[in-house]
Amino acid sequence: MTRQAILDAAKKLLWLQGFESMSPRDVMDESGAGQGSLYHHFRSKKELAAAALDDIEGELTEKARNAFGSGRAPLLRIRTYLMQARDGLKGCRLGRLANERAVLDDGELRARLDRYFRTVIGLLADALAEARRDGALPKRINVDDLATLLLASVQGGFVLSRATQDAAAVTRATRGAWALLSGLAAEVKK
Amino acid sequence: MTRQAILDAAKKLLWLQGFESMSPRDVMDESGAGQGSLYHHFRSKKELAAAALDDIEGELTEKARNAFGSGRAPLLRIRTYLMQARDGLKGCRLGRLANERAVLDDGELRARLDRYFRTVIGLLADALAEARRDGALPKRINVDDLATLLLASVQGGFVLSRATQDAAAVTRATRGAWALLSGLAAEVKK
DNA sequence: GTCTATAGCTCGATAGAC
DNA sequence: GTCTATCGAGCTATAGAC
Repeated sequence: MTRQAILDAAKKLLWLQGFESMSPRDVMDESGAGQGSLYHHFRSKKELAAAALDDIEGELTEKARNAFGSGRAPLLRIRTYLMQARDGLKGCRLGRLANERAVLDDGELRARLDRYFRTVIGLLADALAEARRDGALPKRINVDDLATLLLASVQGGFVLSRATQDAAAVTRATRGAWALLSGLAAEVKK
Repeated sequence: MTRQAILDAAKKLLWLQGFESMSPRDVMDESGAGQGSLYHHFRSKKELAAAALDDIEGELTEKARNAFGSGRAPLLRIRTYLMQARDGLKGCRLGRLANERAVLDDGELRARLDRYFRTVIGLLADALAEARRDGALPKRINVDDLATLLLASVQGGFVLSRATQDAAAVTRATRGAWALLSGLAAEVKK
């Protein structure tokens, strides 16, 4: 289906180039579809991007839920999420858009990023709260602060990987986050 | 001086809009200078941006060095850096450019981000190594991983603040990072 | 549904007078 | 050093035939 080819091209280009840099021309070249098809299936570049971001948000949310979905101990679920393989040079498909004016200034587009990040922070916060309740983490921890930090380690790691063109930076960041968190868990065990 | 007004306008717009969204027209409007002046003082938009980024890199580097410059214990220097006041909605003046294709694909422009981030990671790594040597942190810590994580907490916090339009997210992230790090330090003291 | 042609605009940059 | 006029290209989008 032509519509799907256009959507797939947009998803790819949003990752590679971002929203502002992605022109309808680029989408046509990437998908093989003509201009008539593009504007037949989507009213505007923004509407195309919104549809693509819906897909991307769904895929990333599902991936995150899978990492947290296993029935094991909450800290191990967090570990699984943090240690997922990531291509630092490509960046997060949603996080990389968080600094584009055209995305932030448009409530429709920003809503996709907003929802995804709040979902992941929620998953992290629930697991942290469960670990604390089970006695695997000290009672004094601030769940919201730690959940935000853990997601920030991923997103910030991507920023550093891209800025320094060092694919391993994101892995160092998440490994550092896990080292600190598991250090806190070990403290309780004693 | 007109040149300085143009430079100041560019620095402001790079922060507000980023490089790709900042047009020569915008710089003219913001600075009050005419097109003739702009292209008299700077050969191109890219050269203007490079000069502006030099300034910004210098200012941010100095600010970071100041946070680490006090003569106190290394962990307290890290705390000072992490707990600096930050406007989450505005983002990091350099980090916010790390996802722009036009910046990443140009070695000249990316070099400014690269140098700044490596400098801050170096400051963090030195302080962490000193703390470990002094017995304030366990011997087993990986200095590079932790230094990367701490900077990622700032950069990732900015991403989350902007994506969710929640100015406090960056503060939660850095507070979470400090909570984990100081937890590790407390462990050694026992 | 898809094509080609074209609109109206802004982009980054240059020319040449003053 | 600064001005105004203008360039060629690419942008997002629409028109209208097939």
